[in-house]
Amino acid sequence: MPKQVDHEERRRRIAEAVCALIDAQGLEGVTLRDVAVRAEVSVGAVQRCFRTKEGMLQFALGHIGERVTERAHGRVLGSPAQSAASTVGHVVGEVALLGDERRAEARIWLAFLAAAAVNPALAAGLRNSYTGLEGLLARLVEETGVDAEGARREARTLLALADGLTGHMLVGHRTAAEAEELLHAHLAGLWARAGE
Amino acid sequence: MPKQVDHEERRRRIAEAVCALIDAQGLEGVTLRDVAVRAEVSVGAVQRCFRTKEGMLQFALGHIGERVTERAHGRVLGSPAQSAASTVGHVVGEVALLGDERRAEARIWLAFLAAAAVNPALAAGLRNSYTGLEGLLARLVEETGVDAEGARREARTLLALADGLTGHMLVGHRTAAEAEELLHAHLAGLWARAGE
DNA sequence: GGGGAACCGATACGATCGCATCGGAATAAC
DNA sequence: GTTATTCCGATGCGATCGTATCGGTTCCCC
Repeated sequence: MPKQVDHEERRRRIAEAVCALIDAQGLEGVTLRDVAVRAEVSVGAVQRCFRTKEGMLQFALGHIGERVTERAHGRVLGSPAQSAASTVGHVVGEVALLGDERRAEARIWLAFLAAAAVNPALAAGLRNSYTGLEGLLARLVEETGVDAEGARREARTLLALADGLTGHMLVGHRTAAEAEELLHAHLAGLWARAGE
Repeated sequence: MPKQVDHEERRRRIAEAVCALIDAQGLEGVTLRDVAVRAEVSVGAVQRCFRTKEGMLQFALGHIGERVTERAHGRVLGSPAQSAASTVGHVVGEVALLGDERRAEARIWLAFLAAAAVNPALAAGLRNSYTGLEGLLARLVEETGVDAEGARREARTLLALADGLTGHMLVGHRTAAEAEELLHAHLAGLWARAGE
């Protein structure tokens, strides 16, 4: 047996580099050479970890998807004492990727979304994350007393609204504060209707 | 005076070719050579119309933005007899670009949206369209009896929701029918609240 | 401690990109 | 018919892309 290397660790490190580059220059600005420099490895090492660039991008998408999804779940476990309604607000706020510290992820997410429109493999990866988030949201909304059908519908609406606001914020048509306020107002209307 | 050419007409024809290519392969799949072939002109002609590729893309964005915006306005003028609420539904349905015949435009729009996240010039073009659509929606919502503040908020929410649903449909996480139903349900809730 | 497999880094290659250049075709004024 | 000007289409150029290749290094196993 020869030299051994933690492949998974390296793949994650490369995925981080990919994401950083997407944030800075968009998806088409990602080149193997730049990725190698950013990840502080050689091009050859990148090629060993991922047979093709396509595979690398798919892995990076899964990586960022996991991060967002796990953080959303963390919001639930991290605040078990709060009301279900308030938890929904926190989770949606997390998914919307507003706020400066999430701006990079927002750009990455949007870049993958657009690429997925013409790339079935990326679309599948994205659907995976969406399905998880939607299920989580639906369960939480249902806990507030909404019937299952209505909860599913509201979860879908919330997910789309959050995504749309993210995009509008990224192009500067909406500030993060405005987006957050719209999200909050939508939820307030929802709880008002559910309470009656 | 030498040979004369209708530059505007040619620019539009080229913009159409750009859009067709974005629909098929995404924004990064657009090359000057392919555009020239698709528009049935030479590369030199494309270069004469647009000094740089960047300028060409900006024009194409304006072109598609105009088309969507004009169609949305057309929905208002085309149905003056209907209730304001129903008009809002039609306009939002138009903006969401659901339906097979709008799928290409949806992909183009999303591609420009993602590119705009790292390209200020494209972002400005996109904001231009968004502002127009948002203003139109706000006026229509206000006509249903909602106060100005609430109408503006609802217009912003609707625009974001429509955009988000478009993206989810494009990656196959939502069908066009589901998206339409969610949009319809959201509006139904809005009118119910406004009516009380 | 010698051998062989796994890994690395550098380089080469073919393709393709945006853009610049340039000779000639086309046309209106004289 | 000549001339001047505008446009076209082809070609060239330099850069950069993803990927393949290959000698050298490293390290586990026996």
